Amino acid sequence: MLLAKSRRENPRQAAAGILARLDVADICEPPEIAGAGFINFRLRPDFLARQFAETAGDPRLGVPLAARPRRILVDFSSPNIAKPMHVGHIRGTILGDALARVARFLGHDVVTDNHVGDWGTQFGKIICGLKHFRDDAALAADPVPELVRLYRKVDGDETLLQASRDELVKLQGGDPENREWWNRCVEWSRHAFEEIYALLGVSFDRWLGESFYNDALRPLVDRLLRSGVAEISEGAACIFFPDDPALREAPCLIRKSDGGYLYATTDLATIEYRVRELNRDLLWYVVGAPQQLHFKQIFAAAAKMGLPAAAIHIPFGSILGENRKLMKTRSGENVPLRDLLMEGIDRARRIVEEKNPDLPEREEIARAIGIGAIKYAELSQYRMTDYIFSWDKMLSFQGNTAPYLQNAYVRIRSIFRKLEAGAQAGAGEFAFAEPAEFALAKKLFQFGETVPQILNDFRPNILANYLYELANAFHAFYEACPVLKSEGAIRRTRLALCDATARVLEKGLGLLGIEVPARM
RNA sequence: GUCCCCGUAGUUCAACGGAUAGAACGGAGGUUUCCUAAACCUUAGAUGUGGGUUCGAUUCCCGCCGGGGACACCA
Repeated sequence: MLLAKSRRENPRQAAAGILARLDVADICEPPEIAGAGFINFRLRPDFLARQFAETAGDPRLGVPLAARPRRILVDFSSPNIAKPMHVGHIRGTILGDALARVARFLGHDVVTDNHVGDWGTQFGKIICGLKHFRDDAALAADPVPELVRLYRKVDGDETLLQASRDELVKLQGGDPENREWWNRCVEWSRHAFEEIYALLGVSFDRWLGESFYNDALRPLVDRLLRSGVAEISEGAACIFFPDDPALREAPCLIRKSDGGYLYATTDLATIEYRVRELNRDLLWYVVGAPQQLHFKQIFAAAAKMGLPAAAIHIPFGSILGENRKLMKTRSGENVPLRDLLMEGIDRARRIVEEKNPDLPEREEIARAIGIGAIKYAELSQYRMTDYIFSWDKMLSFQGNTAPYLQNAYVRIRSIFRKLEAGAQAGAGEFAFAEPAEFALAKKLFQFGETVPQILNDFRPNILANYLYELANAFHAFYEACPVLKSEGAIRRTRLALCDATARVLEKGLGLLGIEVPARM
């Protein structure tokens, strides 16, 4: 029909023209034209069996490599030092990790970078607090909450404003004592972050925080002023975009009138480093939707600087609480991410213990299920949608949830455990007969076309929905087609379907950053 | 005021411009001497509103209504 449109033909006539020149007799039954100009192909069972044998033997499970591999940098997560990670970080962290995994699998050269917020005016207050009010026992036990307490104490006390400013100036000037306090803050926070990333199974190739670019800011601004990319306006160094209607009245400020540098300055230095030093030609910023204007500005600025790379902001919506407001604790604080993850694991553990009390490795299973449920709830829907966080929904273990998919995998593993060692089905032709077998095989073929689609618009939910349909097709097959009790080519076919399903589920969930337990 | 995002069953979410708008939860009904019933099967129920483009619009364009967000010296 697309062809008919471009040629201004009647869609049904175009379809007839295609069929007249098409020879697919060895693949399917004679095609039929239906509706407005659709062509229906009915695959022949022998073709399906041949095709399945090929796909089932493919280590990539039918997923093609990218025709044009890129050198991609994925910027995601980026929490702030001296603050606990909270629910606000979970979407970006999970989404960025999944997109990086998918890009790698498709053959792109991927570098992940955690651009932590380790520099800024808040350190004046924190250092001031550390010098005068610190509780060493609390710092030793759990430093980040103590840093938060100190920041709040100083922040709420107007008599300490000047002292905080002085500490900040000393830090920026390289004062050794303040520098040492700052270093410790970074270390403390990094440990707290690593604990959470370990729970989530997320890792980064680089941790180049904002402070990494400090020395680059002044030369960068000077250079941009000299080259005319930037100009002074009302005392501040700005980049203007007169040719861009969206940015005509939104210049990008890169130096304040007091000489200080800004968020945008660091980000520009970061882009330059990523392109020139890390040799990236495509930058992905997985950052919340509210920052869309900011990225539009710095990308336009980078273009004016002539940096040879494409940069894409991949925005996402918010997580809301049951009251449809931004998710907070009862006292109005951000929900610490660690608490959230531990609660997910606890809930999963209780359910596993109730359902299946004799399992070994219960801790690992609880982690795979609890964390998997949280990740799947995020990744199974469109990233721009604001969504309501609900334990009961994501851990109900019914319907379109991670445990449902994991359960399909577990059932397959169970079959293979029961298959005695010498009793493998052996090589030979496959034989398809039951509708449930056809349906499952056809679903398996679709994996190869589904995975690359994710990157069209950065939508892991396409893969999540596919995996759900695959698990659904498997469960139906499992009900209708006994595997171990069948014989000969039938048994061989069913075992191969099980094996291929397990591998696609494991790979597909793995691309989403979700683990599959062997039992549950 | 300008710009961006979102409006789909009671609820939470899907649908490169394609066929009868898919699921899940919740509702109603059914399935287990059989590989994990965390499952399967059946069933009722929805595109905010008005135009336009198209053979065809949830999707693209314009207006309106409703919700959220961003808009020079914070990050």
